[in-house]
Amino acid sequence: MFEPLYLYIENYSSLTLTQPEKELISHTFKLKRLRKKQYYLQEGDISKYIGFLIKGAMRMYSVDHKGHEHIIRFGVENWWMGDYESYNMNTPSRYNIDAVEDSELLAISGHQMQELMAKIPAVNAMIKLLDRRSNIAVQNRVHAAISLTAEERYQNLQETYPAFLQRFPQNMIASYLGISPETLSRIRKHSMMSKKAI
Amino acid sequence: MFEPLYLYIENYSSLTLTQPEKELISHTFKLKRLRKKQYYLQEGDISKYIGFLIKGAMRMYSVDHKGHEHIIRFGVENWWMGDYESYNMNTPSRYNIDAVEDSELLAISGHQMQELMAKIPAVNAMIKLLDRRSNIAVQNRVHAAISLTAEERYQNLQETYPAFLQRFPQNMIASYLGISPETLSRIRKHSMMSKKAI
DNA sequence: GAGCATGCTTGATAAATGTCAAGCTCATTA
DNA sequence: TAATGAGCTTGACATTTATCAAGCATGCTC
Repeated sequence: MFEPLYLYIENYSSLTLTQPEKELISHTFKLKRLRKKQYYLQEGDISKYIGFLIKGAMRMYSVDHKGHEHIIRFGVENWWMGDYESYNMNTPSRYNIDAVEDSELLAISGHQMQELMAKIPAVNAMIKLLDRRSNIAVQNRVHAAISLTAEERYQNLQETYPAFLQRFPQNMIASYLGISPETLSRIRKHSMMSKKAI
Repeated sequence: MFEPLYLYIENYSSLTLTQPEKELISHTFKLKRLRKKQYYLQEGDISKYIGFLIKGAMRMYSVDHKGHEHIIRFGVENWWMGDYESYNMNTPSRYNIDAVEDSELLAISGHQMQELMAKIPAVNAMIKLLDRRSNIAVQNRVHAAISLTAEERYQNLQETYPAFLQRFPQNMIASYLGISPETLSRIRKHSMMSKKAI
């Protein structure tokens, strides 16, 4: 059950975990199972735990005053889920996180994570690199959001995270791109027609 | 000249710098002066240095196929400037960075930064926290970009970084928000009129 | 198998935003 | 001082995207 996490840490840190380190990890993280549509975090709660997804698919989103959902982040196997802002600042979250498929994640509190980082160099290095990579990824999303048209953003997503398109329903993809489901439907129709033309 | 940087590191790390540490820092960072409109980085270059702004104002932006500029990030005193993606991955940058006012920054290479982080705990802690904060800030920007209207994004900027509105010309603010200068002008007119009405 | 919910598509129309062109103000410079 | 250019505003119009409403599959539940 913890194998994917060990591998992930070793990959991201370029270090090897010792047996005692693995045991410490397996005793610290707790397995959490979620049914499809079940909440992992609700708006207003504090994100005390952050989770490493070992199975399933999840999303983090806000709900605006009109009741529309806006997806900030998707997660599938080997991704971390949680509201970093709430988790790090100990503030109530503006977001909801729920399971899009039946999911399993390994959860750890902020306090426990600090301990693991202090005790296990590989975990420390992994988090450092993760923060860095995440920064880059989010910045690229900002770039896409402010400089590309809806159609270009869709193509960009196709190139960057093709797996999402298979995994999440179209209305969620639209929400992730910041457009309405109708517009996404029309964009797809349009781009299929231009492919045929070639 | 290095005082602001020492203070910044001490603040972000909650640690105090020793005299030898300060000397190491002052011998590692190099002062770089930029005239208004001068480039710090041009598209296609690799961002070898990252700079801590001690004076002035700068921006990082991309230019699209129509020649339009899209501002990804602003920087003023006590902000870091550089393309993190290019800096960390050693890849050519898609962005330009230039000075909006005459500016001075303290520059350091990625390699030198690794060394400082290894030798000075405060620098290590500072970078860790900076990466974390930056993640949160960029994620909030994604949230704004996909879920708010142009007018709401402007109000959000007013609340989050009011200093930017004083410091950067309106057409750059528009570019940062992902809207045309004309639209921003109309939004401002509109929100001034509703203020008067109150 | 009937009924029902969910997700996707399509059309008609409305609202938001972009584009183009012109004019105005202000600071800078020749 | 005149001239220039940069930045901001405004109007007319075009384009993009959202909204609302309807219909159609598909799969699930009783």
